Formats: sequence, C-alpha cells, structure tokens
Amino acid sequence: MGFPETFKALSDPIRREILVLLRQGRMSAGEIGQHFDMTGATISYHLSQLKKAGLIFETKYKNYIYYEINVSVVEEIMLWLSQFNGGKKNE
Amino acid sequence: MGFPETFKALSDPIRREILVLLRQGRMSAGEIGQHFDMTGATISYHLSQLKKAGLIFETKYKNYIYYEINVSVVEEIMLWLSQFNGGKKNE
DNA sequence: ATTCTATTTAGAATTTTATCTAAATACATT
DNA sequence: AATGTATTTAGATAAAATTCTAAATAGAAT
Repeated sequence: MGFPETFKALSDPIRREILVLLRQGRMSAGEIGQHFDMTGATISYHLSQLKKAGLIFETKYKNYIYYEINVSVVEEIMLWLSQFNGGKKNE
Repeated sequence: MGFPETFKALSDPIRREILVLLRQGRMSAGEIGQHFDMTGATISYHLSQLKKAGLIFETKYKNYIYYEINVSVVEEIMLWLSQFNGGKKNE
C-alpha cells in the first residue's frame, strides 16, 4: 500500500483492463482470466499486485475468490494528481 | 504518447518527484538533477520518459534545456481514473 | 476418502527498466 | 579557433517485472 505500489500497479495495461472489468461488479479470478490470453497463474500474479496496491480486495465463497474494486485508493491517486492542475479538482 | 506511456512514466518515484519540482515552474535539466543523487545521464533518461509520455515539454535557451509540466495530460489521466468513482469528479 | 475444480505459490526463463561510464552534440565564452 | 559547460546518446550492467510450467492448497462433489 502507498503511492509507489499503487502507481506501479496502474502502470500495467492488463491490470488496468482488470480494473475496467471490475467496474461492472465483483468477479471471480477465473471469470477475470477468461478475458485474457494468459495462464491463470499470470492472472493471479496481476491480481496480487492490484491487491498489494489496495486497488482491489477479495472475498472467498466456496471454491471461488471474488475480486472487487476499492474506490478509495483510486481517489487518493486522483487527489495526488490534482496538485498539478492548480487544485482545480474538476468542473 | 497515450495512456500506456503516461502510466508507465508516472510509475517511477523519481519521475513523480521531478513533476512535483516542476510544479514551481520550468527548470533546466541541470537544476532538476541537483535535487537527486544520480548522474545527469540518468536524469536525462527520466526526462525523456516524461517527455515521451507527454507529461512535460522542453524549450531550449542558450546552453540550457528547460522543462515544464504539460497539465493537459495529467487531466487525461484523471479523467480515466474518474470512471471508477462513479463519475463523481470531485466535491 | 477420492476425485474434481478454482486458485495460488514456487521456480525458472524472458523481457523491460534503471543506472552507470564514456563518448558525442551543441552552444557559449574566451 | 580552442576550451568549457550543459545535456544527450550509446553501450554495458544490474535490478525488477512479467510470464510460463509444474506443483501445492483449499474446498466441493461424488
């Protein structure tokens, strides 16, 4: 957790795609994997990076592990970025 | 230019620090370098990454190359991020 | 209890990124 | 023109990130 991990996590295109997928709601590791042409192990690695960054969290149910976005961390990043547009948050 | 480069550029702590420095206004490569314990060549490399990402631009004057933030690209990133907090830009 | 399914972990291989030293450019000053 | 200062480029090395295969876990279902 913390800026460094979060920015690192966001720097990978696959991980950004995963976040976009999760916009629609929580999804199991397997479902997420179906959207990509990579092994489950690799998806698992990316999920672990996102989790380490605090960008997603998991909940287990039966055999599955579901992932979900953590919006508050996204907001921290936006806050950091807002220092560059003169504090003008948005209009 | 484009998201991938921009996120990659932002993922490095040194480059984020450079951006923070440049908040105060334009600065030459040398001045920027003085804030870090690295060779000029390395600073130059980081500047080139930021430039490639469109996050900064340069203007030459005499012997010097001055760098400056390009706010509009920062805004694009914020816009992309805003898809995750329900379009609630900021309040 | 055995087998099946979902997912992660470990270890190795590949690729990418960050850094340095040395050399090249470019312009300024003497 | 010769030297000096600021910066970049090239090439090498080291460190970090991504990916795979194979094995390990964990729980579900037979």
